[in-house]
Amino acid sequence: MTLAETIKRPTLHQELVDRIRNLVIEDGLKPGEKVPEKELCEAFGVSRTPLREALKVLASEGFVVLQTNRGARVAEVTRQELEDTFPVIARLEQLAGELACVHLSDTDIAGIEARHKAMVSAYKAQDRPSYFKENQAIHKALIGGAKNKILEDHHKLLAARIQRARFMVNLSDERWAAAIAEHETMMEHLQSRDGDMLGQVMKVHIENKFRAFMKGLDAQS
Amino acid sequence: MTLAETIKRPTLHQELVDRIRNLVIEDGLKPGEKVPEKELCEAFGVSRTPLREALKVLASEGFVVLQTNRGARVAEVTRQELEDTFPVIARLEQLAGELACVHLSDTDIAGIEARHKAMVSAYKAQDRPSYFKENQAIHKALIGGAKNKILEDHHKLLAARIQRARFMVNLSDERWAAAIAEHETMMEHLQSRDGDMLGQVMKVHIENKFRAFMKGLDAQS
DNA sequence: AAACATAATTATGAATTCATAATTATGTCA
DNA sequence: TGACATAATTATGAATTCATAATTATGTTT
Repeated sequence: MTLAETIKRPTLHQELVDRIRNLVIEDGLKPGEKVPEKELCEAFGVSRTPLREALKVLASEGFVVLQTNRGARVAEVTRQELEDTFPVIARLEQLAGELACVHLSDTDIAGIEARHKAMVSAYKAQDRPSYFKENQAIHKALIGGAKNKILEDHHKLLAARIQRARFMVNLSDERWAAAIAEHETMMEHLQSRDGDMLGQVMKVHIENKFRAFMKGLDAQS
Repeated sequence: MTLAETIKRPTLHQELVDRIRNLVIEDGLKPGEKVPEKELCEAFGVSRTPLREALKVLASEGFVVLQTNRGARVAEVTRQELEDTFPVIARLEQLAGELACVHLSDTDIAGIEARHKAMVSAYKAQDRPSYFKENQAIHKALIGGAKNKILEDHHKLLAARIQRARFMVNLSDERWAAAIAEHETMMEHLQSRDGDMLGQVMKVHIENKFRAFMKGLDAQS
């Protein structure tokens, strides 16, 4: 795990939830690893009480698993969890696409279009980090564009949980090209504000991503 | 096997999360009301530490709202939350319907059919409590039949959150009749294991329920 | 050495304590 | 009396303490 300097926010546990969740997502704490309560207390300069409160929350979010009298461990990203999660995310994105076409302003759409162009540039330059960044920004903008807090919250939680698996397998050239093509059609439907079609393409987009991911996983083992 | 009736949960906070969540759902603690930390500690015979841990978890689940230095309040069921939640539940049920047709055994389906008959009987007898009970059991069986833990968890959480609003408006005779009709078609598609159709009907079923609910809400104010 | 018993140490769940923010009660003066 | 200041009380967030479960270290016997 990496270090972090002391903090100041509304309440300690709220800050700790975010910080430790990020540690898990960013792989600072690895799946299966024991969460070092004592070390984290020292690293963040807090007592066990708020830290343990944070761990309870993270457990309910699925990032951590509590074992009675045995502390907390970082939750594993199982194959089953991935298989269960992708279809749910796909449906949430479908709904988001439909709603985004209703709620986004022309300016918002122009902004997403700009992001899309940047993403295509990153693809042409074979710049994976920039591609991921723009890609995430686009999906986030579309989810946010749905103006549905429940949808957004649940999507964010699920996306964060499976994001930990992003390094388990890497993006193939074929999948990358296909993803770009799918995004092109998404942009077309967004421009014409065809919610049903945008939703449909976003759903399939995630399903394809899922299939490619699982294929990559199987290829490894 | 044993009928584990005295499942003493390993840790106090886990037990408290369920107990207090139930208090909120069953309206023992009303929306907007301050959560009486002291009283609950005495009532459950625990100290503040596990109880406050439980409140943090319930806050992340959306059942309570924490106010810094001002304790916890039971979250209100706002109109916006209902408007955001129903569409998400509808999509989750749609997916559940599709998956249930794949994963449920003939025996499982026969069991649901029995529940359905009991529900229809309750309708004919105008027995609302029995109707609600059977109705919930059917939906729960279909969600569970999807064999997707992520789907099940998120659906359960959302359903619990809006269930608190069930007494805000009551089931009209027209909506009740329509719901029964929708369930009839659901059963037909389940019997023929037509997942796409079952999913479609379940989605529309929830959307109709939503519309009726909102109409009832507006009629009151 | 290896296997096992047992003692020392550490980690964990939960109660208690403590400092301070928020709230309520009391007193003062117009 | 009523508005306002201030003191007493209570509630809250967080640190600390405490009892015990789990783990590690040590010793004994073969």
